[in-house]
Amino acid sequence: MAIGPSSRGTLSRQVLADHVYDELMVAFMDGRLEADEALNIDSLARDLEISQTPIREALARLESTGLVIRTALKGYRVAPLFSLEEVVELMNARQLIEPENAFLACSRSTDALVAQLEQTIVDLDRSSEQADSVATIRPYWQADERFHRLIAESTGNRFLLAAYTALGGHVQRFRLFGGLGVSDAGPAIAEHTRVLDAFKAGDADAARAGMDEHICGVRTRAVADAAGEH
Amino acid sequence: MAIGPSSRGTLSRQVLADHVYDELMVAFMDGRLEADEALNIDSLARDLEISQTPIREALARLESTGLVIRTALKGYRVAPLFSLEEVVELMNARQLIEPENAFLACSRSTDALVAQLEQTIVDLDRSSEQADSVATIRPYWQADERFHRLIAESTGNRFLLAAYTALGGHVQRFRLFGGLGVSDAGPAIAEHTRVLDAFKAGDADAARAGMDEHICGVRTRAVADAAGEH
DNA sequence: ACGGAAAACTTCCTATAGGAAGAATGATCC
DNA sequence: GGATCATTCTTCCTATAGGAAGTTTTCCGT
Repeated sequence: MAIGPSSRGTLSRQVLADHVYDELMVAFMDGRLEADEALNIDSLARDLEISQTPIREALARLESTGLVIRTALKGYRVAPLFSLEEVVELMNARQLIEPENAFLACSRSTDALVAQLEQTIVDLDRSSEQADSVATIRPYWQADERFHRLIAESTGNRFLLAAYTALGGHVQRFRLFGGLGVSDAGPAIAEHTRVLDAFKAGDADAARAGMDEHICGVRTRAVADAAGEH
Repeated sequence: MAIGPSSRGTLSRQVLADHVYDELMVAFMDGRLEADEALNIDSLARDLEISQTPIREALARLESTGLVIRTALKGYRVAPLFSLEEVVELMNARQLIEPENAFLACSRSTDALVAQLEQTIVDLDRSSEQADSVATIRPYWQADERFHRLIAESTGNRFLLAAYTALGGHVQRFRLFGGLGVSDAGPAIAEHTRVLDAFKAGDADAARAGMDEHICGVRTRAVADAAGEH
């Protein structure tokens, strides 16, 4: 399991549950938690050296992200592996929402947003070169997530952001337990750049189309990846 | 606040937090909780005659529905009133997702689904006649919610359902704290029926169009309602 | 009387210990 | 060897106690 004690030495006037939430998130990203693994409240409390209450709260919140599954009277587990079917479903769902997000965000884009998006692509590029294991791939996924989330946050519609967030957790799960390592980096960077170019040009329709192609690309590569594996 | 002790006499081998969750939901629907009201963990525990732990867990889960807001170190509150701006945003978000849900659900519809949808419209009709106060309007909202949720559940895409769920809580909040009482019933029933007719005919495009019109209608009436109030 | 400081109170958050119920495991007895 | 029962483990829930921060009330000095 490998969840170490939390290093909350300083200024711990922060809610402990938030800390646990972050800690678990990092553990997910670093691949220290396997799919379907049981998440024992007692063990976690022991490992993190805090009481059960904040653990329960963090897990309850994590459940709505899809990374964690709760069975009544049985406890929490890490979400299971992604099936190919699920990957397709997830991409279909993203394809409904994210192109429109890109359209809206581009329609009301600012220089600051363009700069931020550009930064995520730089990060994506840099981290793709350095990623060579499950542990070092985290910055790559973070940059990817940040790109999509920035766009969702810039739609000016908090409910579209909520809808994206509902999918975002599952996207994380896909990244972790579904497939596509850094092998995806080349095409993904190109596709992100295409979207960014549309933002720079202020062409909202092109932004939508670019995002659509990107999601299509991810799906295609994921399916191909799964087909080439068996 | 008016949350009575939970009547869990029998077979209480059920997770207590689920019970609290349901109890709070019903309290919402019955209008026993006002917008922005503080949700005191201690008080709730006293009123429901259980300890704090299941309360915390239920509230943590409710937070992801948008009906409850948590501020770190301050506690939980009932979500605030809907502003007109938010209503428009919510409807725009629904308009992106729900027509497509209708299209997909219609494409793979069954007789059973049609029957269930028809039942929700019957319920909607019946409860709209009987609803005369905030307390008796609950069945009306339930029938409305059930119609939309049934469709989301029948898309065959669990992530679209997740996205709908992310919005669904806010739709509840809109119903409660945004506006449109049973005055909405006439047009709403007609629009739901239109969608149902498309399902009966197996015309997925018409189902999508019908749902699109329905959401448009809700938005238009909500905006008109708000304009006529000041 | 009034402003400000101290005390009391409330509320959230944390911690710890333990009980009840179900599941899994192993031991005993036929 | 197989079935039954006891033990152990896990998990949920309860109870309680206390710390920290904010808020209200009270009280004192000017």
